[in-house]
Amino acid sequence: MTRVSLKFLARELGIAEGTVSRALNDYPDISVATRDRVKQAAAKHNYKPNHTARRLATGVAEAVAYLMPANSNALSNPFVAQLLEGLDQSLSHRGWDLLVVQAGSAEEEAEAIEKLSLSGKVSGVVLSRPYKQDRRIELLKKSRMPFIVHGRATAFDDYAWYDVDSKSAFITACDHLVSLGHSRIGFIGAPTYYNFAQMRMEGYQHGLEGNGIAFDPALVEVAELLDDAAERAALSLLRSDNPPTAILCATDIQALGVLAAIRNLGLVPGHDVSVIGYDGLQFGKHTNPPLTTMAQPLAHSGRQICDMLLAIIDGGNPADYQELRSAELVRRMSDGPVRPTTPNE
Amino acid sequence: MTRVSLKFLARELGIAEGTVSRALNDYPDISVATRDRVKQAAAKHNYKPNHTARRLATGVAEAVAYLMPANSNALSNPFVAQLLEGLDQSLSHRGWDLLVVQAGSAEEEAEAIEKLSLSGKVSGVVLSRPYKQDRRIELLKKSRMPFIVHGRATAFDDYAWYDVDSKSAFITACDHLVSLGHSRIGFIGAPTYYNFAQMRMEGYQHGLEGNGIAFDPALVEVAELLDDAAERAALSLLRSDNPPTAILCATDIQALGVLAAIRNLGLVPGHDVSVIGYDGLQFGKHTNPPLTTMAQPLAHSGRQICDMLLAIIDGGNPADYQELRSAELVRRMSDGPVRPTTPNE
DNA sequence: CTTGATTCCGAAAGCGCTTTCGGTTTAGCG
DNA sequence: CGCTAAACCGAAAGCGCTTTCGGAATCAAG
Repeated sequence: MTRVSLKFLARELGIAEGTVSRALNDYPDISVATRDRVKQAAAKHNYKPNHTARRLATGVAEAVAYLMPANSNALSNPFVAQLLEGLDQSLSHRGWDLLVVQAGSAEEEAEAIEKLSLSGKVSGVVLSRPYKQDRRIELLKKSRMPFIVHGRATAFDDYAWYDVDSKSAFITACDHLVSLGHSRIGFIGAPTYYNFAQMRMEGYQHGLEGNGIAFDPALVEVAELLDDAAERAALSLLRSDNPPTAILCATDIQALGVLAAIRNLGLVPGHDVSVIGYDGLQFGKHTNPPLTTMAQPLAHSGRQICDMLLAIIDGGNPADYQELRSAELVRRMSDGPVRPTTPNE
Repeated sequence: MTRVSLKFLARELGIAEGTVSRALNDYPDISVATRDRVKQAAAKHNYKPNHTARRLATGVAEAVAYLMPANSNALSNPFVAQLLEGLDQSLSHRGWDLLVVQAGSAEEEAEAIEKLSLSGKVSGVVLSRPYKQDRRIELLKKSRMPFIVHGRATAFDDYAWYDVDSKSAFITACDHLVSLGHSRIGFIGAPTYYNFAQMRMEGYQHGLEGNGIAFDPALVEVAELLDDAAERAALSLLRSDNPPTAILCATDIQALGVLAAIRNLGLVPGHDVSVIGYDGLQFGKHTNPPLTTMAQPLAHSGRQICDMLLAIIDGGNPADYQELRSAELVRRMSDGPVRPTTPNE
């Protein structure tokens, strides 16, 4: 079984290799007659161009890389797959490839980015979950390679990004809680090197402020993006002298741990203590009780992100591709009116 | 910023391009002196070989494709990301790339496989979740491209695969339930075109048989791999004249729906009706009640699978790479002793 | 029938790397 | 000191495709 190449087709048809190539690529200087003849022969022999050779010749990689977040624990993974699905859809439309690269450490990540750009493997990259000051973004900029960030870092004026306005989402959540009568609202935040952690925290603070509630540092804890870390954090909040009657969580995963903490204390979430998460994970429907959450619209975010990236690759100005979506409150069962008596003491 | 190429280095060092290449690739016919000189220059100029050109010249793609399952709904996604992570680790060790390809329909999938092999983009592929008679496997075999299947199809003697023995897992689950006094054990199966659906079903039947319990078709339902589909199926089981006192589910996702069905009937899962899932999703810790499940060891399965694939690419005989792991019972709270009275009527 | 403009295709030069082959140097040995 | 054998490197041919350039054939117009 010998591979069918351009040369093969050319020989078969008795015409030049270059002509075959141009015919296949719909060059205008090829007569319809020979074009059809060539295409038929190609179809007959099931010819698929060697992508590598094509890349080398054209200089365009026809591929995009997704930089998978490093410590993606099992619970946070739903995103990844969903995003990949969207990216792939948008890409395959063009016949391009999707590369997934994951780097363990920060150095490895820098190395990976440099290699990606210098080796010409891809013509663009999408980066997830940026840190506050993200070195990778700097590297990407320096590399002159088109890229888009899923999320935003602190300075975000001169590159492309797609993000959900989690700040205002937390304001909404606060408002909601206040409307239920809560005034002691706790917050379980994410590690501060993530930029989203900062924004959500700000949303929480503004939300409080907007409702005339003083910010109380005793009501906030920072926890890793894991259920049990959040559980411990919630426990310490709940065991304090003047515990919150409601807790906002930076992520749904953390909310899971918070629910557990509440139950472990013999209280019932949504009744004694309200909790609201963020992300809108499907799984939230099955928690105990079902989790109220600020759902981000990640339905077609993958496609959207990829389309933006492709537009930039096609010559668009990165700064023109910035999109801010908003999250919406999905009420399930973990929130409720404040209870008259404080649960502790 | 001009790209630094072999030619560039060659000119800089005043030696031939081929020599530079051989020096970089540790050919034995290059003196240590020049080798070091070349490597230093390469490092100094931050030279990264153009991967595309290298591929074209050597003919090896240095990349592997992962065929992402088509209808991977949000809930089943944790696997994907976890697997990808493992694959990537094993691959990056070699400096190879990971391509993710997803095809919508079956035809698209066939097309994708053909294109992958003919276009020379990858030197191997990993396929997930095979169907019973999987056309893709046939295509892969015909393509002469190394591949490995995550799971098994019905005939599985002549290709490489990595699978978990879900059949015996379901026997274990049955035994466990019987030891708790259950004898009316229901089963929510998966769509029959999946081979794993078949195996799990068989495990269930054998498990019954081994305990002297007659198989009762009225106790089994087949549902899509979705929570609500399973919920409906469970409802119909539970509402029958002689409902099961325990339900085995082909997947954890389905178990989620089953728990919901039980609760909706005013019964309490784990007390009135036991349910056991399969997969061992982390999320099961947070369901209501926490889900007892047969956990498959997908910790490093990605790495393992990839290493097997690489071994085949290196010339190994596919049939020598077949690995069957076993799942283990993770007891949480959704199983319990049978209750004396039947819940219905 | 000549001329100039089109239309269509062949030839050939790369893309950046690998690898074979042969030639020049140097070392080894009688 | 001459000869063979290593050791080392340069030259060049590809890998399979794209794309430019120019030439031959065709056509319209003068």
